[in-house]
Amino acid sequence: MTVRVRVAPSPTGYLHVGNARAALFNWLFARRNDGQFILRVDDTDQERSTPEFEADILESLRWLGLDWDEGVGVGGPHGTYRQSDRLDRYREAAQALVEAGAAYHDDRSPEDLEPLRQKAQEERLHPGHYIRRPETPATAGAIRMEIPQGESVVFDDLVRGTVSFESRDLDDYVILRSDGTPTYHLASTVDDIDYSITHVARGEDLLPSTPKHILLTRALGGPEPIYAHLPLLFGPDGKKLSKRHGETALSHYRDAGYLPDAVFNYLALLGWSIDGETTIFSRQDAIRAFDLTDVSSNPAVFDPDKLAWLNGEYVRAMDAADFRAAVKPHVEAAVGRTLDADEWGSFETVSDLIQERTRLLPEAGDQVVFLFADIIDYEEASWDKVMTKDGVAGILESAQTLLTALDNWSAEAIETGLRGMLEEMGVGAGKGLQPLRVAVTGSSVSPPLFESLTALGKERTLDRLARARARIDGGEPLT
RNA sequence: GGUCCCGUCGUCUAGGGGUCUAGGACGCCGGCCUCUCAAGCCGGAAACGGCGGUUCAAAUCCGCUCGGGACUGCCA
Repeated sequence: MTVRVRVAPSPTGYLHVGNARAALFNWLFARRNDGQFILRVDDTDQERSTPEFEADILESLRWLGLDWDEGVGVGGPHGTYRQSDRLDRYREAAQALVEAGAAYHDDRSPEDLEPLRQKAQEERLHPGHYIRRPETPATAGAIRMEIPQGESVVFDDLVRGTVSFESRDLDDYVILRSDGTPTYHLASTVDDIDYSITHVARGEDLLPSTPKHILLTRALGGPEPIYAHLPLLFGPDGKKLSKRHGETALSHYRDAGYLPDAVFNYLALLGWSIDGETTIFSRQDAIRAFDLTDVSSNPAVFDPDKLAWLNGEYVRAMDAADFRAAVKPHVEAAVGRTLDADEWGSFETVSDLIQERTRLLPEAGDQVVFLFADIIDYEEASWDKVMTKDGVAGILESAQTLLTALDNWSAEAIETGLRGMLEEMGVGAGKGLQPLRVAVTGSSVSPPLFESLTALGKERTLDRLARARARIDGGEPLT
């Protein structure tokens, strides 16, 4: 039997990193087993579903590289990937269950049922204990599944092993709302049957719903899929990962300059490991090694620091031309305008040095703004605190003289000249180059100095040295 | 409250009775390299929640306990 799995997000929010990881595991499982990975949009909650969220979800999945199999879900046997297009099918299924005696109409409202829940709570029973089929059956209203009593629902979960529930702990749950729309339980179960889903791998939050789905599947006469309940993702405080913990939308990471391969790699590491030793691996390596039974059963904490580190590893491994192309919009964003070919050329002379120093693409922009900013704010600049004002002034003056006379504006020539100059002055390079760095880049932290000067050009370098000297002669404090 | 799930360094994990004085990775600390910052290299601190049991032997199996989490909707 062909393996067929699905990812079934609800367009009631952006694609969450937790959902993205669940999708990723499903995708890996499908690819590993030469199966099919299908996309289904669970939009039965018409109130909260929006086209914008749906678009975000699709784009995010594509960006991550989780290509779904067209012709199976999308435009497949049932013509659509949206549950909202199949409402008739769910109604029909619910009606059939009523006729078969497995479900019943219930015209009591949620408020009507509240006292029953209260009573159950007080008697230390599960809250839905008294919500059962009424003596006198209704003919309209919502439709509830009737839970058969005295039954154990047992299943072998691929990540958790044998899990069992007692039917007496399940309440008669709504499958069709009084407005005729299906609830998640019904729509999802009907679709899993209709689309011949073989494995359902989803978040652990749905583990308590699984016996309901199994009972529904049996009542509907469908084959039971194999379940795998994936561990949840938590924030640093141990609570379910949410907006409070920073960005949870996958699209945020795309916009913030993360590389899809790095995010893929990181997400795969949350609850799974390729061999216990290897941290960085390709999609192909992951596919070759993946199995749902190897997924850990305990929850994972999302660690932005490790993601950033991993992203840096991928950035450094990028082809130089790819890096330049990827980083351009971020450099322009940092500079605040588009750069012409000439200006971009000066970035390219230091591109390799920047690539080594970049974890997140936008950082590259921050590192090179000094190349394009017209004014260096010396007020903000941090001068080398170890050096006296006179020392700084002397170095700037000597450097200005030296560089003015320098015809060969190459990093090598600049380096030879400046090092020789400092040696004559009896100043170590470690100390002596800092005033120049600050004067020219406006910061005590910058890409390597000689290459930076090359990229800046002779004219602008000398201009900045002159400005910096003017600042010092003006008697301003140096710190 | 009820049901279910989970418990190895701060975090992600390896481990599945002896090869564990518990391995790898991020982060952290120290050092080297060095024009700053990175990167790289070397080194370090850091964990089997607790208690019982089974066994010659337990991080690994069992029980209890403690802790955490999810669910408990005419949300998904």
